[in-house]
Amino acid sequence: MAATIKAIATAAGVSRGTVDRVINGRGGVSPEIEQKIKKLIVDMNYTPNRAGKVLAGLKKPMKIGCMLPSIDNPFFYDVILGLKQSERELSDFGVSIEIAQVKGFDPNDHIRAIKELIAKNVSALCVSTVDVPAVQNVLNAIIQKGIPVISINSDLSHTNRLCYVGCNYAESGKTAAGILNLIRKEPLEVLIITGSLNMQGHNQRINGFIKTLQDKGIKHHIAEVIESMDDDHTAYTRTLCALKKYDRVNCLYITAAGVAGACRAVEEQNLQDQMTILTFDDVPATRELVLKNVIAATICQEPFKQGYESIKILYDYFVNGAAPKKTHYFTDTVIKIKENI
Amino acid sequence: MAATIKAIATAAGVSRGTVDRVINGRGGVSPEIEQKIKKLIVDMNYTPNRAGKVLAGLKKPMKIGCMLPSIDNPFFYDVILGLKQSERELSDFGVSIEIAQVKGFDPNDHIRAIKELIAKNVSALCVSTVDVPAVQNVLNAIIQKGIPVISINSDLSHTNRLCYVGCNYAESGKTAAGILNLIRKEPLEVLIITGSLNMQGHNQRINGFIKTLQDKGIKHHIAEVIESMDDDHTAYTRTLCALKKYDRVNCLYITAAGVAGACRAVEEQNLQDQMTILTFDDVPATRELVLKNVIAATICQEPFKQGYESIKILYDYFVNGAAPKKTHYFTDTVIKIKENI
DNA sequence: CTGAAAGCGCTTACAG
DNA sequence: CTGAAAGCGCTTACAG
Repeated sequence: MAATIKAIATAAGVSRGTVDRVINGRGGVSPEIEQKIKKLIVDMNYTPNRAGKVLAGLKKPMKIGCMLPSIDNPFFYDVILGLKQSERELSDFGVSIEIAQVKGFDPNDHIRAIKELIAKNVSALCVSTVDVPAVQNVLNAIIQKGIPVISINSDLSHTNRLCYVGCNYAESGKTAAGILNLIRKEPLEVLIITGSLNMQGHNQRINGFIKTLQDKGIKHHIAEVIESMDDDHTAYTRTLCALKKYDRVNCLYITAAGVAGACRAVEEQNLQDQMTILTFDDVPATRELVLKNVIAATICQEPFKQGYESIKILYDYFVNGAAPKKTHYFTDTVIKIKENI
Repeated sequence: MAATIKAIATAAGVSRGTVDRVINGRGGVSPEIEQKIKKLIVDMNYTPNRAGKVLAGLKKPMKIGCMLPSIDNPFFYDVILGLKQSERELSDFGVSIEIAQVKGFDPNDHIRAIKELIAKNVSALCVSTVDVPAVQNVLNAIIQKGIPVISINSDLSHTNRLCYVGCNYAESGKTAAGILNLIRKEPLEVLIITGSLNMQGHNQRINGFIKTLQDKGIKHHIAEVIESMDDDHTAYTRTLCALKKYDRVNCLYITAAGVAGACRAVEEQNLQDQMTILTFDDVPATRELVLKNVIAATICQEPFKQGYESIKILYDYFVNGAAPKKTHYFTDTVIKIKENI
């Protein structure tokens, strides 16, 4: 067991309160005593005991606000399970979470939800939002007031967010290409169905995919890149149209939501046997299509862990006051096929 | 925040000590008072606060003994990192671990190492050992004395081990077949290189693999099953011999260690381009061969998590006294290819 | 059979 | 600028 505040106080010939002031930089200690204590902290190799901090901290509980565009978006279901699991594990330590769920990606809706969380007196924030100036400004103002913010699943630029927890989109795109390389039936004629060309993550998946195909010298041609707007119906109609237009397509690369819609178009055209379909994430509709052998593989990103770790990081920051070691906490790129899904 | 012992004591009109006796079944409480307190515990929805328990528990630290056949076996490197990460996170809660490393699978060596840990006064055990009666008996005697035991990476039969934490071997074998199905160049002529036909886990990987190939109706033939004894040199000579004998082999399925040796034989015969090689785990030698495109995919099992979770489970048991919810904690079956390794 | 007290390590008013 | 005391929730001797 390491040294305690009491041991340091005894060694310095002062009270525990004074040692506490120095350790936590609360000020109001004479320079000589401060130096003496600081030296002892180093010499005696003091590290604050978390169990002690936790118990004392029970007097001022911590509420963490989470804002997710999760309404009608099953991807976030596992993220929320992760958030709640963390909450359960930390509830005895005075932690609770408040989840604000939003539908879609309208910046104004997101800002409103974030402000509501702040009004509920949260002491930290964990958000998955859109990376636009209006949102950035709101968050920076909040951070300025001393409320730490983490970006989850989708990162934010131009903000002082503590860190990002989420998918490594470029790697996930590369991995899709790697799987395709193993399966390969050259020449590849690829139809790319992305969520939105305005989404950073989706674009990184496309770029990582294409770059890897090129690097590997795989003969391929991109028929077209179409947008599903993360919507099944749009995905269906646009995929159907594209399949008719490009009759040599033998691979569907679907970077985002709309999977069920796109696959329905393939099945209606009875093309599933000659088509290699790669998708992302493991939502129920996707899982079903993997089990049906329609989708060859789906690349996942540990959504549960994203929720789980975000809360742990914010709690650690709250207790220790130390910023997390990394700015990017990438979850693993996980390949799921029928047998291990 | 939930009810506390103090609140219950006040409500019952008794001291906190008495409530504590009832909660922890220490006995020596009059039946009427016991009933009254038990009712209040339910009514007031009392759950012990872990932070309080932890602080009080600091007076009697917990030492967890770990026995691993890890000498010269790089697979266990990540398991040990996981054990140590758990130790670090719990060190402020009075937890320390003691790792006994053994070379090989001689039951007597394992028993000796386990007894040494017991002699060092550990209060719980986490072992990866061989499933034979001599070892089972030693462990059962230890469990009888009140020291909980967890099996890690390799399960134990006929023991009252708390639970198993490790690979789902059958699923990992199935997954290998699933990957092969995607890559498939029928007809498959498969050479299986296993560690030892005496190892449960290795056999499950073979059975899961073959059964899945059959279920999927994939044309295949198993040339032979050879044993590497988890040794590179043995793997090399035996693979070389088999490759010469069966010149139509186009797939190597390596269930255990000896990967580098087997691959050396393939490369020496200059067969790597026409051979699909599937392996397990992500040790440095394997990783290098994946990056070199010699191995198509390696199926991993979250070794870090195995170490990490084992300690957490034992600690929870120590603090709460409640047995873990499951008897089998399977880590995920993780497919790694060049792009996501 | 039951209670009062001290303690785990840290923090927080409060008094001086 | 500094100290003494009380408290977070639980456990552990000890006294009766």
